[in-house]
Amino acid sequence: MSATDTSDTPAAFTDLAAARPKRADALRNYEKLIAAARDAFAQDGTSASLEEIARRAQVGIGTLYRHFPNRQTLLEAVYVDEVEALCRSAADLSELPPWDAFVAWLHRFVAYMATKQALAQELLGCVDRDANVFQSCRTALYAAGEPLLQRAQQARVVRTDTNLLEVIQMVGGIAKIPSTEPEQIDHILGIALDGLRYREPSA
Amino acid sequence: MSATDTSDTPAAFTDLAAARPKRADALRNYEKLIAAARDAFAQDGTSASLEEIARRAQVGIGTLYRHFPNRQTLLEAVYVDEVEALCRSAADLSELPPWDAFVAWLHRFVAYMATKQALAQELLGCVDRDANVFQSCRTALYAAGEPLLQRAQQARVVRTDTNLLEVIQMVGGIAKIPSTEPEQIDHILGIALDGLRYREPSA
DNA sequence: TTACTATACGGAGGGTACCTCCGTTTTGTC
DNA sequence: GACAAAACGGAGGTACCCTCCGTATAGTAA
Repeated sequence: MSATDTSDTPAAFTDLAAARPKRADALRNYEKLIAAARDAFAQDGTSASLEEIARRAQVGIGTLYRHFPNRQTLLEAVYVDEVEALCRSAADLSELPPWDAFVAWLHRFVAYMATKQALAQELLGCVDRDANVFQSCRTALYAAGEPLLQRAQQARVVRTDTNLLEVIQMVGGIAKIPSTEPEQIDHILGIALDGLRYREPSA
Repeated sequence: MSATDTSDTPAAFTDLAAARPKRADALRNYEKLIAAARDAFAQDGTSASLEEIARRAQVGIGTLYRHFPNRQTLLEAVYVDEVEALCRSAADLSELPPWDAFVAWLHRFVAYMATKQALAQELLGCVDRDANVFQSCRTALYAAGEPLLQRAQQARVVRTDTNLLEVIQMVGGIAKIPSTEPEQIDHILGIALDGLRYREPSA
């Protein structure tokens, strides 16, 4: 839509980046706010104080609200880039066998989310309702996951009585488990993913 | 410990009920607060305003804080009974085959939790840390689940490279999925539970 | 009944956060 | 240098959290 065409970037990824402010001071504050917010969210989770963020960014609270009318918007601005990068990384996996590729991507996804509980709570807190919050992240998620799932289903290694929404919901639920040990999360994910393996229709 | 012995109630279940106030007015307010809190949590989730709860109960805010020094305590007081009842209901299932019994209990658990997101967030938000919050609920959960899991593992229908903590964490994660359709949650749970089925060690 | 005390009540008050509104400042342009 | 559009910043109203302490009440013993 705007002139941000990096030609190799699919349409789904450009939606948000275009919304940055144009005036020099505005852009400066915008960046400072995002940096401060990233720190604050990492430290205090989703409910970090917005006034505290404005303070850290050395910016008036009014400025924060002008750039980001609500907490979700700010959270989204902080994380879109990372999430989209994560999704794009699915491309690496095309050379693995279908099952391995699909599962590897999901493990990667969970490992990342586990380090950002703040993000996980919000991004996965509204997987399909609230249409336009984290919209671009969800779009990217689907764009990345759908081919992997389809390939695995066509290869008859993933059961066919399910779909990407369900898988993402399941995996998202696991990502949100507040566990001390990353290996434990991985183990749990492994179990759940075993449930996705293809089974003969009979039973 | 105290005189609350209902003889057929296992020790794990009595810990909390004993902590009720003794004076008539105190008891009255205690009950009013719990009733008000149940409504409020159901309506607004975990973060319902405590002042609002006190207001609904027609009780001073100080009274609320005397009875329940923090939100967790109140939440716990509201839900222990229900959770413990749910756990006790595991007894019904002893006549089913091992797999069916185990799975039925977990489905019951998820179905209940799905109706009380507020509870789910908190009870499952600290499955093993924060030792004494929701302690009695966790104890009950383990007491109910352990026999079912062991039976299923001994019957070789559930894989043996896992334990109850993992299962509860996995199932808890699924319970917290904010889904519109209960059937969908059930379906997802079914997939994850398939991952628990016993597999030959080879592969 | 009355008097007494342990127990419980209630809300004022200090602190923080949310968000809006609007007078002031800055930027970019002509 | 002047001017308008864009952006800034923080005061201020509301709500919530939690503590503290003067007041009221229930239970008990005389």
